[in-house]
Amino acid sequence: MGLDDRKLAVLRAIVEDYVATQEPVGSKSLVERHQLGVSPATVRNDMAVLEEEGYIRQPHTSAGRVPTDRGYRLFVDRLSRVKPLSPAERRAIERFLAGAVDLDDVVHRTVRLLAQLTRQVAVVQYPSLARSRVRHLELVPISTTRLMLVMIADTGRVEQRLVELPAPVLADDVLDLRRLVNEKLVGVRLSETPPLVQALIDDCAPHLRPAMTTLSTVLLETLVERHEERLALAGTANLARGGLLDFQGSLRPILEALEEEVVLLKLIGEVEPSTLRVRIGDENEYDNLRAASVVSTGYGPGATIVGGMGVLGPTRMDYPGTIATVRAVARYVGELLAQN
Amino acid sequence: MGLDDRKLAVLRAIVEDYVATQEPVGSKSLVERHQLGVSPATVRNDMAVLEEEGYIRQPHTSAGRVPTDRGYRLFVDRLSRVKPLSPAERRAIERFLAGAVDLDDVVHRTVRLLAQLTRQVAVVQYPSLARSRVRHLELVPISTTRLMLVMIADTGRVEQRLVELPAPVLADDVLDLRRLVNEKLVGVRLSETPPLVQALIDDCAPHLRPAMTTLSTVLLETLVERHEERLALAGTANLARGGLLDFQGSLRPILEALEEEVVLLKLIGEVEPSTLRVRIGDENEYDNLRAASVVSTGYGPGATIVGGMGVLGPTRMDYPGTIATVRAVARYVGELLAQN
DNA sequence: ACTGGCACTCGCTACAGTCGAGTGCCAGAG
DNA sequence: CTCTGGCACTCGACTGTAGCGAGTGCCAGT
Repeated sequence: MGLDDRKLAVLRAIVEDYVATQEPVGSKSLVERHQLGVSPATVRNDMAVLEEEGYIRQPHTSAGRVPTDRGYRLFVDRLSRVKPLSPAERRAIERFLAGAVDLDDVVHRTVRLLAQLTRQVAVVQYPSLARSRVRHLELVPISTTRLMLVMIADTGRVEQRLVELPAPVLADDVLDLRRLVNEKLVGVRLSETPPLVQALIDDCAPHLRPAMTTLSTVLLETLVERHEERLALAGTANLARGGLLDFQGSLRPILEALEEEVVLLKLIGEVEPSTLRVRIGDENEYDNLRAASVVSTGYGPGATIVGGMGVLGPTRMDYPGTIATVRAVARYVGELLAQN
Repeated sequence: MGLDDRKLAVLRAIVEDYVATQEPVGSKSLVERHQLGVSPATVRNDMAVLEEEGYIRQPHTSAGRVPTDRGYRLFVDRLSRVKPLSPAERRAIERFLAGAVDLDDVVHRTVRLLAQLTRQVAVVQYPSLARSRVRHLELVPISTTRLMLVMIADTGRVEQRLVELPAPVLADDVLDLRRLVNEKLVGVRLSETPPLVQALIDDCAPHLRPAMTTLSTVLLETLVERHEERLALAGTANLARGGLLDFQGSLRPILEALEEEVVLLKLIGEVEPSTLRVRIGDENEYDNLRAASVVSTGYGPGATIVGGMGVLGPTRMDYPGTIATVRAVARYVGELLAQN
């Protein structure tokens, strides 16, 4: 059965009021606050239909209505009007990001900015290694049997790792090793390096084989397996704002989820082409997050996407505002990255 | 007025029971659970004195007694018996830390381990740069006007930073710059580098002056001013365990404090010679932490201290157990660092 | 198709009464 | 002088009852 325009307007009004007041909203206060042009009784009939269809529900008989996850979903998909950012917000974003000196700094500032603007928990993924290319590999001798491997990606990320060699290696040999790995790997997508790393062992001079074998193991770990992704987090204190009414009383599951990098990566890291994604309550596969919503998007220089960012809050959140903010911040960060 | 041995025993019993049950403890249940050898009435008299002296208090008239911050302090200073770690715990520590591949990994594993063993929030400071020495400086050309500066400290920490040169520089000149900075700075305590960095500009060949001037600015920032300290955090979900009874209802101030790196550094970073420090409730200068206690200590290879670590929990916490764990973990990590 | 009216539901608050853990104090024993 | 048993008292926690009011569903009327 179709929902006519007025019913949709009623749903929209319910969502907006509930988000604003955090209290179940009744038919009378609805017609008072919004210009619906009909009487409370009519609204009640509409509400009955909306409830039957699963968009709203009553916490108790004879209480007002509250949107369900499904209701929020409909609201987000079809009812929310875009909320343009205020000039003050735009300025805040520019000012905040302008002073960044390098990638680490950009990520840190971004995550704090997001948390502050949305007043929610913000998560930013460092530019994904899988999507980066090798810009340079450096081998720094620490002792005769120890090297520091430093990998610099074109996204600005730098990873380092200690290499314990099986036998002492001369300084000149280190230079040879360095030349070799750079020749073969610079410019290559990290995700495509494994076969090339294998080949390195065959290509190199026999007396370097043992060292190169060890080095290649570490290379593989650094480039592909380990640390794969890094995250920055901010604004956890915002979770404790809503007087413990959100998140049905306990922050524990949420805090636990936030400590699981794997979960967070799934949430904000799985980015399709530049779309913004909203996951509401139930829609999160992870059980601990059934009381939360996540707004996430990808970011990167130009059209390419190098990582994800997003915010997490109660299902009862200001979707239009949050969506606008996340989208704007991601675009600014993308522009910033494009400049380098 | 002095507190005789029995009164101290009563205080100890109150603390132990309250920590275990989280409920105000009365005279009757006290004598039942502990072998005090006297009647409830006697205990009541002792309690009256303890209350007068400010070691315990009554939440309401005719409720049991609860330790005050001052009571916990006395308990920690004079009454707690050392709780040796269980063999299982020792094994857990060893196993957990054994697999670490580099400094980052050590810090991450340590902070998780601490959080898990104490079931509280754990904080670990990365080896402080101020206490480290320069092991090596590397300059990686990114383009003709851009260098990546990589600093490796003897504690294993690696910092990197992008340098934007005022004018293009030849590859050979980069090598010269690298030789120069390494000659002058390797082996020097980071906190003592500023005058030497200044001198670098004078020492270098005239045509390198502009580049070296820029480089020296970045060097100073990297070595001394910026990022000075880093932290790792884990176990925030543990805050939400005690059913919101701890922390007088709101986690907000605590979560806020945990986001302020400066505050955390003050808490665990100010380490005196290898002592373990316990701050109970009020004793924290930071207001948001008046409902919390912090157990912290320094760590480092051998007798040197390179950083701090600690845990944060409700004032009502198992002090002996926590202290033992923190101390043990710090020692293990110190040994691990000494091996490198 | 909408509206006004009406009976009904049910959570919230206030109030009274009971219960019991725990206390302070006192007189008496060791 | 110290400890103990006894006793009256306090006060929070819990229970049950009652009234209020926001909000609903339904129905008859326009």
